[in-house]
Amino acid sequence: MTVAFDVLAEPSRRHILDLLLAAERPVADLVAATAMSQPAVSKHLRVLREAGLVSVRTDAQRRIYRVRVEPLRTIDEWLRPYRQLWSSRLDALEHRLDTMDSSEPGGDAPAASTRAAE
Amino acid sequence: MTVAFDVLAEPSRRHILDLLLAAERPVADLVAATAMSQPAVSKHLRVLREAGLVSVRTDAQRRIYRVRVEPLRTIDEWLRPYRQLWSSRLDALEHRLDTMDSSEPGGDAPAASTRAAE
DNA sequence: GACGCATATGCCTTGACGGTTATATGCCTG
DNA sequence: CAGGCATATAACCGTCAAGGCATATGCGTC
Repeated sequence: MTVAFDVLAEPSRRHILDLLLAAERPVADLVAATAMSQPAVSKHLRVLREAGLVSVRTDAQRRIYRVRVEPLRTIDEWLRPYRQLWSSRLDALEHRLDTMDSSEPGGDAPAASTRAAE
Repeated sequence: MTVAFDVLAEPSRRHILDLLLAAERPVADLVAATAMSQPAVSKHLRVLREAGLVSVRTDAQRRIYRVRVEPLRTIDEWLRPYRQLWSSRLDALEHRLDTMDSSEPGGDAPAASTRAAE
């Protein structure tokens, strides 16, 4: 799980995965779709492969990549105890009562790109 | 979501979250539990805070931290389309048919660090 | 078997991140 | 108001990973 999280922390990687979710694709396809250099894509694919998040099929010179979801289950598992919170527990309320100091001044934006640190 | 994934890629941070999942805690508690230096913990808490993953309540000199699950929902959302795959679709089978070249020679290990590339 | 395409890999640079130590801030107590 | 906690921040360093370019490898074609 550690692995999966780490691998998916990379936006490019999630992007690739999302592309592959629609359909399996050869590398060239991904290169075109992501506007990254071919080596960069290949590197990401390697990482994804090593994390078990994609599988490869060799078709002549092409390598067709496909999503593998197994590792994602681990993330899902990790998420489970927390999932209970946003269904049963009164999280959204509670935090609104205490925080108030540095987050959401008025709206209810889920804190997307708040980081201003570095 | 980008943020949440990135933040949770850090094992220490997941650890902290897991600790806070059991109960809200002051920083000193986390320092003790994680065996990290106090500044290190504070930094992680800052990151978690900015990602909206924890909230703080000030109790005298203590700062009590608590889990906030809202950002996790976004991860859950992202996960959703994939989740269908491991329930309905025949992912585990499919990959086993094509891959075969570099993964799981015999068992059914979830492909954590199987590659022998380097 | 030489050429060309598709992909992988090596090497290198750069930037971001985690951890450490030292210090600032805030609050409570005497 | 001086001293001491609890926590945050600053400055700094080492590491590591992502991306670029150049090149190797594999395979099909002629």
